[in-house]
Amino acid sequence: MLGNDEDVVEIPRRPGRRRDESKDDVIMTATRQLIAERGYEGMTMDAVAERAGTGKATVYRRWPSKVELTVDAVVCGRGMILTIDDVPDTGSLRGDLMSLRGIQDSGRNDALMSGLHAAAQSDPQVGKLFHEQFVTARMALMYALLERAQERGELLPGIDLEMVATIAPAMIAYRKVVAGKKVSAEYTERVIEHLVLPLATGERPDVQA
Amino acid sequence: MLGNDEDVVEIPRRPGRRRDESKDDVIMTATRQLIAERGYEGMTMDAVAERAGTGKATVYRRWPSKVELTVDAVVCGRGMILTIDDVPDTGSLRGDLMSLRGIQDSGRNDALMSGLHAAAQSDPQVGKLFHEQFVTARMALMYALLERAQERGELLPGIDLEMVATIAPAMIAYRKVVAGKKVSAEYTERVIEHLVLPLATGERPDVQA
DNA sequence: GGGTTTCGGAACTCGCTAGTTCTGTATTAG
DNA sequence: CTAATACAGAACTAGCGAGTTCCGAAACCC
Repeated sequence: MLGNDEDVVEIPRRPGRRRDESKDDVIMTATRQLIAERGYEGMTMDAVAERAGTGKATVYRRWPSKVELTVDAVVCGRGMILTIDDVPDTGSLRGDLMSLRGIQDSGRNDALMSGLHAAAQSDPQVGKLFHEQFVTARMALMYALLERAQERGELLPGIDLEMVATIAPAMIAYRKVVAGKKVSAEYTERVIEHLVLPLATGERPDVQA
Repeated sequence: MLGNDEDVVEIPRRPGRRRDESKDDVIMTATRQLIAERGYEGMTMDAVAERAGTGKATVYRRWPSKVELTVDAVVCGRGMILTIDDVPDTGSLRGDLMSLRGIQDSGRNDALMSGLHAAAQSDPQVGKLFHEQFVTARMALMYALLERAQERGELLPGIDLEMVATIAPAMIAYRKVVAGKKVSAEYTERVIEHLVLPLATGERPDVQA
């Protein structure tokens, strides 16, 4: 040992005004809002700075480019990637899916996805990120839920798991991104009741006839 | 009657070089290709003129703006809107759907849809058009096919027709636009066999078990 | 205080694209 | 022939957006 000069790098505590860390959040929030409102192409760095109430220099001091800002803004939009461990086992596929109903795609992330989709087309880096966040992750979750149900013996034999796992993300994304309509909890419920459950377990919704 | 000077306007047959009508097609084809390759934002009028082998002035002499060119290029991409009358009654839902398998979204229109979707975000006029061509039209066709099947008595009772009619367009658009993968005839077939038919008629694909 | 860094804000540079205009040539009617 | 139109191609205008730089003020360390 050479005394108290440890491996820990001496933080020289430089002089000068300290960076206001809270601005990071403000800027990222503004970024997410603007992507949601106008899409990636429509989001300008001027607009981000204005909405965040900062100068553009402040933005560029923290993120070197529009792409990197976008990537960070989306990745740090936490609570979006759910895994099987976030969904408590309710004992039935229906219960598991219903508990997801509201959480998946709550409110404002709706528009974010749509706007970000445009970004994915323009920039391959954003595209990769979009795919991980919005495509792979959701498919994987659905797939895991279906496997859990299969272990319970709930599923019909001969199911094409991949296809069935894709239905809900596809129906929701289609309604949102392609058709441009709102995705309500009711809609999601309808997808589960009328499509996923009948296919997976054979349960059919109540028919009064 | 006042003689041969009818209501038909005398075509004064003006002097000067005649407009080469064949250029219209060349320009529209170039437009469609470029939208498919680069999306609406990525398509430039310079690129259209260059690929069409014309000057920009020639393009602007025929279409006053990028938006109008795009609209025309997409609308005149004929053979895209299929109605129930284009699908001969094969006697079964499976047969009707299978006969659509290859036709729907053949080859190059794949990329066009994807590129045009971006345009729909930017310009409301293009958006409306996109919706008519790619959303409403396809849903309506599927819906009509299902109704035909219902009249045959093929369908299970208590079916949510709207949901089922949406599945195929949603799965295809999702794979194409969101996931960014190719939509092969095999994939479409899988959607029909494993999702649409089981839901609509209860037919399940062969299981060797 | 003096040196240093951050701040918001504004004024820039630079490249790209929609749309226009010009240039020289070809085509057509009278 | 002449006048009018269309053509390919290039030069041009005008606006917008990413990224940079400079300003005066504020905050921080010594």
